[in-house]
Amino acid sequence: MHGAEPLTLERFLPYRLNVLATTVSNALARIYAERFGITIPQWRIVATLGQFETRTARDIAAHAVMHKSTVSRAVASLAGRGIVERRPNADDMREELLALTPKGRGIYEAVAPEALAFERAVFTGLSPDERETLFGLIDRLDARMRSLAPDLDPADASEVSR
Amino acid sequence: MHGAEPLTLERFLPYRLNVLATTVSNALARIYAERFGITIPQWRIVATLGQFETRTARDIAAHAVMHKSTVSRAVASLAGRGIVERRPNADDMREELLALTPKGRGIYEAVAPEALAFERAVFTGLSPDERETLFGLIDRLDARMRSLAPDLDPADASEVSR
DNA sequence: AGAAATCGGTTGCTGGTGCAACCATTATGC
DNA sequence: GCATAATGGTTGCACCAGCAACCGATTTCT
Repeated sequence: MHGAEPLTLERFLPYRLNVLATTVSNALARIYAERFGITIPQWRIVATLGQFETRTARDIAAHAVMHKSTVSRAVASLAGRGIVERRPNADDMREELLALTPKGRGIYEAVAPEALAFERAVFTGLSPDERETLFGLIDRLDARMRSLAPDLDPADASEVSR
Repeated sequence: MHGAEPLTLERFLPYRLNVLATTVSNALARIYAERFGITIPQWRIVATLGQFETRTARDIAAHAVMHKSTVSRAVASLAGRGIVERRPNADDMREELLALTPKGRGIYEAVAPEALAFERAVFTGLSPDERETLFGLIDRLDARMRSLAPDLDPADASEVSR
């Protein structure tokens, strides 16, 4: 370590990651919004319930890595629009079981292929090997971040970490 | 294309990218905020001016990929705190030339090593080759996004795209 | 030269998001 | 068994970001 490397933004991982993630997100959010009137948090909930049938809000927050208040509001909106159904759990009245309504499932089945098509479009130019490599690197960086700063993982919507 | 692949969130690039970028950003933002009292947009401006001496707000927006209103407010704050200096450009009175004050440069020189140290910490476990591969993939995906959805690049703070 | 379009930058407004406080319910400790 | 803590979820609040309207300065078109 002598003259300290210059730190150019273009070679700075957090910055590059953010720009790319934002651009991808915005492009995708446009599809959700224009075609289906749902936001990204709402989409994450629909996707999770599409995949798992029935989950609680807490499960969804953990799985889709969102703050519990974000989930709460997104669920409220989806429930109000008849996309998600809330059922009480007789065994534990604190929590609610969430599931897609038929209408919700319809949306999921319409959005999912579009989302995947979008992903394929983004991946054009990358070989299958390169895609695997990319996911592998993301996995490892993700794991690294969880060990570096475990407390700020939005997934654990608990106050324990505070 | 038959049964349509399942679409699991964990294998969905936009989602994975966003989670990783958010975690990395938050961890880094904590350093900026706690140690130096600056936000991410403010940091991007300081970093850009640290790298280039003198730029206009428009240049910074393009280079650091931020909306012009974000830049405007961040610059206002930095100028108010004596970190950035604004000088009129006699050749074009619309724009202002921005530069770090000595105090600003001091902050840059204190933050930059910390930011780089953080990056190194995140990269622990990745070989230099893998880092290169990662940046290469990000570059290509970035380029791909610009051609897929050129209008939503926050960099071109112009209204042309509207 | 004059009208109209463009450009750099600022600002009011709105929507979204995280935090923290809170509510009701369930688990724990003595 | 009862007080206390913890948990799932909701909500008020404050902050931040983007959009769009706007302002003054400059360029373009005729």
